[in-house]
Amino acid sequence: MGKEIGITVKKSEDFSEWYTQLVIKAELADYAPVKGLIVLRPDGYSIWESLKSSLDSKLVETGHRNGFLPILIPESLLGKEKDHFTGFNPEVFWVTRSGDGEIGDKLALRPTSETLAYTMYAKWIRSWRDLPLKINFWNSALRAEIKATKPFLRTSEFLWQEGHTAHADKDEAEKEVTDILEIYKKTVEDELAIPVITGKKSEKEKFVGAVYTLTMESLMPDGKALQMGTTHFLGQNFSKPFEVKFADTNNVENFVWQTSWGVSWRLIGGMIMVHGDDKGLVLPPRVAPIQVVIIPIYHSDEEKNTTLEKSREIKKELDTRKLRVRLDDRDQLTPGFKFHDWEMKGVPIRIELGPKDLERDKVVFVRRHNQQKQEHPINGLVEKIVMELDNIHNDMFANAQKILDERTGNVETYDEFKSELENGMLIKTPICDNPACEEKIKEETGADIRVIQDGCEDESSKCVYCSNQSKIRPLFARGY
RNA sequence: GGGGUCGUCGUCUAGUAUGGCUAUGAUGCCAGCCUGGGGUGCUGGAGGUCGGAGGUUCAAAUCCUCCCGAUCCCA
Repeated sequence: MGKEIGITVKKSEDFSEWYTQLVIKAELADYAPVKGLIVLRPDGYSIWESLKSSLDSKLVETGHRNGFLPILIPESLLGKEKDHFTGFNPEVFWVTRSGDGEIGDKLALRPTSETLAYTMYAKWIRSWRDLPLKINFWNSALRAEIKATKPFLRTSEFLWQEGHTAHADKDEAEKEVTDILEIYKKTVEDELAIPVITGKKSEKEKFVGAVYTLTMESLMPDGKALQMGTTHFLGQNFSKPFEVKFADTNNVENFVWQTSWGVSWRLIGGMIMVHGDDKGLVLPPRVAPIQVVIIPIYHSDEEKNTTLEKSREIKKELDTRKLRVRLDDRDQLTPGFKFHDWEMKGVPIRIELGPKDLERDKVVFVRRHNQQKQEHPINGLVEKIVMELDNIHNDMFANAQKILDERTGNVETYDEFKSELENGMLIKTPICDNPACEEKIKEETGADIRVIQDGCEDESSKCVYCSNQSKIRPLFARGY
């Protein structure tokens, strides 16, 4: 009895089902009535807000400002950059009617806002003095997912931010995409405790319309790689069709150099997969909606009074330290029930406080991520908690890093490649510069080039597929 | 892109091959008591257009068609 309340499958046995149950049962999100759409519940939204505020302050510090774009884009605009349009067209939702009337130039629900943003940028930019223009937009994007939807990872509408910048020279724009990628990496590592591998996307996998795309990838426990964020160097591919021009210091007219970049709530999906366990969510302390839960334990009315009183005292102290604390004084539930409940929700630290502890001026202190349980004196408890929240974060990151390192390896032959892929490995392997090899590997194994790391040039090996001289040694994996 | 599986109070589920009484049970929920250091026990109560729309039939959760949603496998 009671077993059905929790997650009914093990993470190691049915990963996909485990993930879905966790999202629903930990109350992060729920399915909306339309296919592929989810509703964010307060705990899920709270995590998003934490991420948002952390990233936003970093972007503001580096000279970006926030704006807001409308959600509808006329077809005539979306089609202005040809590759871009062809790439996105299959997954665009179209608005074709208003009331009873047909709309002539039908309207796309933005799959991404380059075309709209740059139409505006063409109006706003006149001279080199208007550059660089660095605007970030927190909004949602819509891409029709016909099959294989998954909360946070693949949904038809998702929350994200999209940054769009315009620069007077190429180098500055290229610096922007590396700088932003570094900010993304830092955010993911510092807030979500997830290690990532950064580098460039292959020609085949780059953003449609970009000159090149930089990416950060992380490893999920099922051996698949998750793209956590991308930055795109657009060159002048958009500034030309959209005529985003400026007069330089010599009063010569030039097209601007542009970048765009984004991270989405997919990061939350990654966080769930990387850290969660059979008991439920395990939240990295900095984004946890509740960081500390206090559970008072009592039998008699008198014990109830004394433990609750002490609990409130501790909560008050933690509150003044700006920690997010919940005192679980729900009277109709037993302590055991509450333990399971908060474990499901992933609260990093649990404090148990009962009569036996009070006698000795102690509490029971439990860490969610490793289930470690210990006693701790009430004296100095607040300092201990503040310190432990950081320790827990570091510990979670180190664990994830260790797994990433252990499961990244080199292979030289196609047979090894296939077997290591089945073992859930991220694989570094040499490949030539013929795009057909990447294509064939994808067809035959489902794996593709996730990221081409800096310094991975390798001209002294044989291409894993065709055995000709290799060019690079990129990282292969199956992806989400 | 191709091929499966599934949908019954909030949740899990019986009933569906062979159509037939008021749709089964548990859990959760509400009220009251009892309890409380790892998913408490008792008593009473509320909760359902059987995913939706058509069709067949004296009669549909059950059979047929279409649609919606979830999910798995293979390019």
